[in-house]
Formats: sequence, C-alpha cells, structure tokens
Amino acid sequence: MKLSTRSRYGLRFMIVLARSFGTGPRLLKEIADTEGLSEKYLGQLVIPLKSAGYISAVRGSRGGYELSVDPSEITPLDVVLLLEGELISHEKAGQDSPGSLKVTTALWDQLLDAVTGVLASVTLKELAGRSIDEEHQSPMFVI
Amino acid sequence: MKLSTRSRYGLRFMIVLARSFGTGPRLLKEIADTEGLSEKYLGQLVIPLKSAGYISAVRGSRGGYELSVDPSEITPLDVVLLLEGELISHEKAGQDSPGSLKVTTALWDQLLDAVTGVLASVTLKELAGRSIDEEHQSPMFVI
DNA sequence: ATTAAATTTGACAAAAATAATCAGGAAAAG
DNA sequence: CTTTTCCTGATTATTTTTGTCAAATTTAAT
Repeated sequence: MKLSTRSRYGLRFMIVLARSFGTGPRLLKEIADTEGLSEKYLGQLVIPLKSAGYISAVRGSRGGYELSVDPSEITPLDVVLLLEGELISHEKAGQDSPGSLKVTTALWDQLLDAVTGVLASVTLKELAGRSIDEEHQSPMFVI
Repeated sequence: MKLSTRSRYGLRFMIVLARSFGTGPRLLKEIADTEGLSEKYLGQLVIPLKSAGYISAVRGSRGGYELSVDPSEITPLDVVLLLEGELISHEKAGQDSPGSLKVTTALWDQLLDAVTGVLASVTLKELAGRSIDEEHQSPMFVI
C-alpha cells in the first residue's frame, strides 16, 4: 500500500501554486527544480490537473501554471483522487472471485473511509499557510 | 495510493487459514483456486509469512500450510506490513529535497496513523468469524 | 522392509504487464 | 526567435505472473 509518486509530487506542486495564488503563473521548471524532480515527469502529472480545471497554463515567456480555483476550494483528496485514480483499489464484492472473502472488502472499505477522511480534512489554502509558517519560520505578522 | 495485490491476496490467504485453525494444514493449490489467483504467485507471497513465523508448512501428500500463531494474536496490520514493506512510503523530512514541503510529510503521517489504526483494530480471528457468519449465512448455533 | 509413485512445498529464473522516468521536438505566446 | 507548455515515443524499474525442476513427505506396491 504505497502512495505513488504521482500523488506526492502532484500535491506538492499544488501547494506551491497555492502559496503564490493570485500572483501570476509559476514556472514548471522552477518548481521541478526546487522540489527536486524531473521537469518532464512533473509536466505529465500536471495534465489531469489542468483537464480537471484546477490549474490553468500560460505558454511562452512569462508563462507557467497557476491555480484557477481558490485554494480554499481544493483538498488533498481532490488532487490525490485525480492523480491516483482509485484509492485503495480492491475488487468489489460483486466482481470477486467465487470463494473470495467479503470481510476483506469490508476492511478495505473502512480503510478507504479513514484515508478519505484525512485527505478531505484540510484545504490547500490551509496547507499552504502552514508551509509558509513552519518551513520558513517567518512570522506572519510583524508589529 | 493503491493496496498491492500482495496485501490483498496475502490477507485473504491468512483469513482462510484462520478459519480452519487447528484442523490441520490446508493446500496452497486449493486456496489459490477458490480465491481465484495463481498458485505460484501465492506460493511466493507465503514465504515472508513463513519466515516471520506466522505460518508453518508441511511438505508432501497431506501437507499444506497452517497458522503457527493463534489467529487472535495476528492483525491485518501484521500481514500487510510484512507483505507490503512500508505503508504509505514517503520521504522523511530530513531526507527531503531542499525545497520540499514539511506539510505534506505531516499529512502523510496523519494518513499512516489512520491506516494503521484501522488495520490494527481487528484480529484474524474476528475476521474469520465474520466470514463464516456473513458469507455462508450458516447459523452459528442451531437449537 | 524396500522400493516406487504420487503429492506438495521450495527455490530460482523467465516472461509479461504495469508504472515511473526521461527525451525530442512541435505548438503557442510574447 | 526565445521562452515555455504540449504531445508522443522511448527507456528503465517494479510488480505480477508463469515455468521448470529439486526436495521432502506420505501412500502404495512388491
């Protein structure tokens, strides 16, 4: 049960965009560099995020990506579901092989609920806020 | 974030063994057939379960596998951890790439806690009991 | 008793399928 | 004509599946 790189990279990408929401597009290359991952790979992860309408792209010089939805309207669950496809994939009871066990299905469902709960418990805006706070140690208000 | 077949198949295998705990070894082939999966593949999944001491094998005719630990002493978490390696793998904060985000790490940790909680909340014995109950609709006590 | 045969796990390798990563150049925008 | 996203294919790595034969154990036969 591993979280694929798609979700991890994708979510980090989205949080970076959330941090600079409203200040114009950001370069894929720049984000890939500071996050330490391949520009080409990230370029592919980004496609479904665009098709889903979460981000928009501007080509050419001064271009890049930016959120097209307010970060308070997006949760990690949205991002992960989009990039990961199915969370905790398992055969549904009906499709199961003859002798397979309904109990495991029930357990995976519990798991799905737990995971969904955590991922939907916070918004990109909140995560972005935390990241500015905690990572850069820069005070939010200076009087 | 997918649950690999290793965990799913392995757990189902263990529940089958739990159902017939104390009644002698069960054939891998038979279990693979009723569960609808490859005997050879299951044969490989089973190795770590054996090395960890959860099951023991008897070769030759009348042989098979059986639990060597009481099913009330094993949780799905044990099985999944053993077969899956790391649950929800993600870079630790220290190993992270320079610009990567501590917030995502925190989120994955929350996720790990949630998943761990669910998987440790029940034992193989309980799961096996449920499966006899709910799948076969056979009453537990007939008076 | 001894040997032969059948059954079942065990070890190891190969193949197939899927996922992750990288690369080249076309298309759009300034 | 430079920058940057976009499209498409190639490469590599990982996971899943299949195949072959050896080792251990029981059952049957002589």
